[in-house]
Amino acid sequence: MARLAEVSTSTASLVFSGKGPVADATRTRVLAAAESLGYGGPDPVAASLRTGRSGVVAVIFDSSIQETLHDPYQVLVLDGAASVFDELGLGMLIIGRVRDESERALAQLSAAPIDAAMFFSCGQGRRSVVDSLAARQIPLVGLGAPRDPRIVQCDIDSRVAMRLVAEHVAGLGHQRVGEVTLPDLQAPHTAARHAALVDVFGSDLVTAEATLSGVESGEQAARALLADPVHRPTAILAHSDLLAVGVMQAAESLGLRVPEDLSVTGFDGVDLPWWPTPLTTVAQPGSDKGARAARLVRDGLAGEPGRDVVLQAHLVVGATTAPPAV
Amino acid sequence: MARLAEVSTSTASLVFSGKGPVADATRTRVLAAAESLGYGGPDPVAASLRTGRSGVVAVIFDSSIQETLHDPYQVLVLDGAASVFDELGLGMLIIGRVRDESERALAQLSAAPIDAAMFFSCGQGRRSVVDSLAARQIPLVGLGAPRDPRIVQCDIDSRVAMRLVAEHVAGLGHQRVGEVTLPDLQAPHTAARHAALVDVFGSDLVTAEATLSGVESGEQAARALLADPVHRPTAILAHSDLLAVGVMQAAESLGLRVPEDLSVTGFDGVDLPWWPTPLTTVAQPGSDKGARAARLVRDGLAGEPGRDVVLQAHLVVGATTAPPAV
DNA sequence: CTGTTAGCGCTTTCAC
DNA sequence: GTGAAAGCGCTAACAG
Repeated sequence: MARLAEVSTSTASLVFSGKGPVADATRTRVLAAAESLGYGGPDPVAASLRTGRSGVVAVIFDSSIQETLHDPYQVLVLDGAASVFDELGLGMLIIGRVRDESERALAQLSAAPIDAAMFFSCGQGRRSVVDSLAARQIPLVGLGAPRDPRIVQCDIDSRVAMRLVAEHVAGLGHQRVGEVTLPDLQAPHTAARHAALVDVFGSDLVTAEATLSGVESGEQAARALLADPVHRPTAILAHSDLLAVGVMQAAESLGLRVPEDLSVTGFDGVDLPWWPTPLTTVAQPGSDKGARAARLVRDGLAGEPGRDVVLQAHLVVGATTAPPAV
Repeated sequence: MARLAEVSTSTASLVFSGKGPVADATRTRVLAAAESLGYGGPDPVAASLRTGRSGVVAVIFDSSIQETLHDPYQVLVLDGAASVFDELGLGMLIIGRVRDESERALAQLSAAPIDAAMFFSCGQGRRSVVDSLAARQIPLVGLGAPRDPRIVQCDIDSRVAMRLVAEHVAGLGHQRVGEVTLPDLQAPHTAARHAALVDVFGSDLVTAEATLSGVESGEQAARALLADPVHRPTAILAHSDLLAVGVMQAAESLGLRVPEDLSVTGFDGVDLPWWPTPLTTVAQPGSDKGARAARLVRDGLAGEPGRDVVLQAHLVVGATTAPPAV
């Protein structure tokens, strides 16, 4: 034990934590001894065992990092959370592919030294993962999913938000509309957004499910929607901005102009500096969402109950929507 | 202690770890007791203290998550690393903003329960961070930076790689060329790529430093380079694909055609599904780089020395380079 | 196959 | 202002 070199362990502990009153002379002596022994401060694991805190929060992804962080919106949210965790001195432990490899993820999660967990991605997820975490009696926060009474949520109301664009598009006179959803129609977000469109367009709605939130994926889904020239929709509403870009590319490759021949809308309101046309979309406060969720984690850690947070989204009208051609 | 409920602690430990031989009857009994007590398996922190392993690897970013993961190339590398860590059952603890807030990052790092660390972003970084980690005697792996004898590296030879594009451009007949670098000219990568261009173009090279690896940032830097119509370069070589897109946007807004009036090249070779023109660039194996780096971590953890890995990059000729107009 | 024992390295009362 | 002692919950020898 590095401390025996000079003084008692308790004194050394006080020196490193800066908590108790220590004579300057002693402090110097301890530091010098540590230096010469190559001792780099208290062992975090041992400290954690004693204090019951590891200073680590699990951040859980449904899919791979690549798939999740391909979308700038997710990066924005993650960054918002990271800023707050940084301030709080909490580290983020990334746990990915929870959907695909539930076994492995479960093992990983139960072996992880964490004080709380944040469900970052959108799926409804495996029940077992939530159960396992809940058994640890640690604060659980989600960004709208998975829905579970043991998880405190921070999210927009997706149904209300999607309705904003839906009504904008309906107000322009569109009736035959297409929808490009994110993967997993069961996921709360996707289901809610879909429901909003059904509310507004009823049975005139045609739906295509994308395989992920990416441009290529949106293009592919849009092709399916636009395949039949007779019943072609006059507007396509995508569940993410990236998907919307894909839709516009599909339109272009079919010789359709946006917005003259086809109106297109996105969701999220991210910066697309490489895209020439301002997109009509619903902007949600990504960074804020991450930050607020992180504060819910903090509150949970402090023993405060923590209530669901509902954020506001708003319609952004760009240049990709117009009345339908007659 | 949950275990006292039925049997001895050691037997319970064997049940949960699946290591030793346990009678089926006993196993069942232990599991049942755990169930009824709401015991969710061994405490990871206590187990770590005993075994000396936490199963966590620190992944260190120079800047914010937002800034770093804005670039799809970085996401790709991170995903490559994540796949391997997943397989190994290791978690990734993200430590960001090491450049800006060295104090905080240092505190965070020394309090983090980690078995190894991977320097993910490119800067040369603060010496103190490396020192602090090195004092813990854990394996240290980098993706080319920071350069330090205690860090095992996995990277391409940036100078050789950049020379590939440089010679391609020089071979087309360009002489007055501009360069848009990533932030921080001191960073090993940036310095090496710059050196390659100096090798090839000498004093005909004009350099602009971008503020980060993004489209807007590339556009801004390119504007500076293209401002003077008389000494305007006929080609601009960017240090990342995203910067190259920004350069092309600057060119377009100035009424210059690519590649007729201006040749443009990138670096990394990422997918740009939203960009219409195939970019001339240097492709580096991003996912593989992350994966190989992760394996270096594994080797270090296994006590094997570990030697630097040098990966190969290759030239990809797209449609953004052509001989200069006379 | 199962129980006993001895720490892992630290923080935290509590005396002095 | 400093030291002694207890114990966080677990795993790994070793004995039975």
